[in-house]
Amino acid sequence: MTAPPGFTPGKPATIHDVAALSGVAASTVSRALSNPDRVNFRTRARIEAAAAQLNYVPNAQAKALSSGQSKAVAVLVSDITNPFFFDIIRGTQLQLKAAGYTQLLVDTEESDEVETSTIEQLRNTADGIILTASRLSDESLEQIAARLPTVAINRSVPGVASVILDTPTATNQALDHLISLGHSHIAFLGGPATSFSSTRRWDALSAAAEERGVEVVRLGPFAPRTYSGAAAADALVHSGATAGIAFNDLIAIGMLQRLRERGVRVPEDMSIVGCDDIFGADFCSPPLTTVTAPVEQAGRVAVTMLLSKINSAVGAPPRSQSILPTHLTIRSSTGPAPHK
Amino acid sequence: MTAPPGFTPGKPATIHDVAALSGVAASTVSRALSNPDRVNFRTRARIEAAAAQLNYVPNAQAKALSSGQSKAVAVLVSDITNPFFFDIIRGTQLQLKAAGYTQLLVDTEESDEVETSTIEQLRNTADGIILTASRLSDESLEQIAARLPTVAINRSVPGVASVILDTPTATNQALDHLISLGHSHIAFLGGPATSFSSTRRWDALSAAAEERGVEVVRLGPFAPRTYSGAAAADALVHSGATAGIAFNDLIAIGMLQRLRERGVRVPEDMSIVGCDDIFGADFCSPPLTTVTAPVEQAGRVAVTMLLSKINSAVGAPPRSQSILPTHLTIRSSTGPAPHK
DNA sequence: CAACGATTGACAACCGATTGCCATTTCTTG
DNA sequence: CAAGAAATGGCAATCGGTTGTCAATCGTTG
Repeated sequence: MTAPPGFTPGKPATIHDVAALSGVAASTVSRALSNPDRVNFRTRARIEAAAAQLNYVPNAQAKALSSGQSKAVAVLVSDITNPFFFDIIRGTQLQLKAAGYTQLLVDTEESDEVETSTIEQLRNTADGIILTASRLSDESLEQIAARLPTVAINRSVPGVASVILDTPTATNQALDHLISLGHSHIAFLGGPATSFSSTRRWDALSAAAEERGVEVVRLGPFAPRTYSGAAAADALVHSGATAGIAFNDLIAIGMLQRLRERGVRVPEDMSIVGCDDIFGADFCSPPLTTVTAPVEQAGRVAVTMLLSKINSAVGAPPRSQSILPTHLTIRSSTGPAPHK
Repeated sequence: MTAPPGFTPGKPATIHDVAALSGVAASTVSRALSNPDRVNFRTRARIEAAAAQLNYVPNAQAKALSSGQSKAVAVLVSDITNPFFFDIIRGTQLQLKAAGYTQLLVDTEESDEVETSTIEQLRNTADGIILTASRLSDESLEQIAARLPTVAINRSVPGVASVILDTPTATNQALDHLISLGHSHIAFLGGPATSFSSTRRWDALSAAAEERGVEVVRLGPFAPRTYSGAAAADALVHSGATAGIAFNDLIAIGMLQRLRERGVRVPEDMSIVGCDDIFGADFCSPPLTTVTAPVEQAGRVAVTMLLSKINSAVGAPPRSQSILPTHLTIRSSTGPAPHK
């Protein structure tokens, strides 16, 4: 009579303990548990009973060592602080767990050195890597992807699988939205200079602006944090624009706070558009008009792509790229351009 | 001439490759790298050079297998969705990385079964566990802690090390704050029935209320999500109270939204107090008066305690408990009681 | 110069699994 | 009933390290 799960006197049971108890060799236990058809029905039953009785759980390290698969995936984020990544983490976690994988979460602190050394460490430990907002060069990314299954989120490099949130399209919608409200002086509050997304959005935005015959200036760069919002807000006011499109919601929310402090009313005097639709964008004051991106889904898709790469054995897996659509969510931080 | 980090032709180098290149035995390489004094100065230099040249990184699995230490710590959270945990995760991540540990993040989805089975899996894989808002029974926790270094956050069980955020004390400050504003009918919007924190705060609150001669009723339980705020707000209005103390900020923020929809002004008609001071509490509308807890610090302290347990070898480590002070942050969601 | 102790490095067992290969058993079929 | 094929289970090598044990080497001293 053994106690229910939770018992376990000394050291955890090994495959040898199970083998001894069921009167077979360790190798047979291994087969019974992984390759059931390879072993006799009755023997298997005996082994399973013994395993259950001993509360046997295979040692992941040993398994990884001999099989070469660690069943772990590393997820690198540039800043755990950023709510944007929370949704990604949530998505990857969900999907990884469903597939029986463990998630190794690492914060690279926006440093390419930390990022590089972490990847170096993980090379043996993880079966694959998901990179978000990588600060690495295209070449580095290619090299990494060449030797370890890799999926990048919001970063497009030839030869590297990626999941892209198509924010530029919705940003252009935001532009049209603002134009339709009578704005003709608009500013883009850019993110970090090394940010692929920021560059991509600015390119799309300036092209669209020219096409539509309105003036859009670029301000920044600003760190993607709420505290950068103050500087961004001041720059925006100083630029003479009547509307600002921020790199992300964090900056936008920071701007909202700063503008209020300065007595600039939103949206009466100034319209603000954010990006990502993070937690808080709907209840800040005023609720933020923003580009809603399926961030959690991006995490899930990235995992799906990564796992298919991992399990695709050899061959040249089609270098895939998945583009996720976004849309403009209009709330209360945008309004008609002020009369001059 | 080897390329800089990032090169790596075929399989990653092993300790044997390093040994071969430097002309010594693998065991010597192992010693040179871990127990430097055990090996000759010149030999060590040769080995280190070889290791650098081959871009050698020790295999974590193999290390774990032979040394019995995985240098990994599992952090279980009941719901990754909850911003409260983000700060914990941030804290643990920071501290773990500083100590050279890897963080295994797991979402238990508020299910004790998932929690139990996860811990079972992790028994061999992780050197220790940090449990947040555990749904397990005291007995289960004791058993777990008995066989694997464990630290619980916001859960006090004899024999299990823990980090407690002392929210009851600040909640009582909130009570005094409300009383001083003229409120005499106050409600506590409780969290999940199984929540240790919720119970603890209610006990403290009701005792304090009695002492001060005011009436505090308990409503709920409510799930710790913003969407529960609607029901909580309605219950609060119906109760006839003029002020509500919510289990956490998520509920409080949800209440704010609902009250606005219903045309109940905050704080003119109703005062609201939250708990935790999560991301968003300062920029919701109106900014939330709440109990500010050093959540990230709790994560850091938990890691520190856990690592000292892990490294304390045998002996009976003093069953420790760390209580972190909190304070009331007064913003704009509380005000004088409405005149009747 | 011989003997001694201290230092250094190699050998081999081990951690807990997986898996190729082979021997044995069992069942089927001529 | 015998022979061959299929099913089954065991042995042993292997994954990449760690570590106890012991032999060889070094320098030192009497």
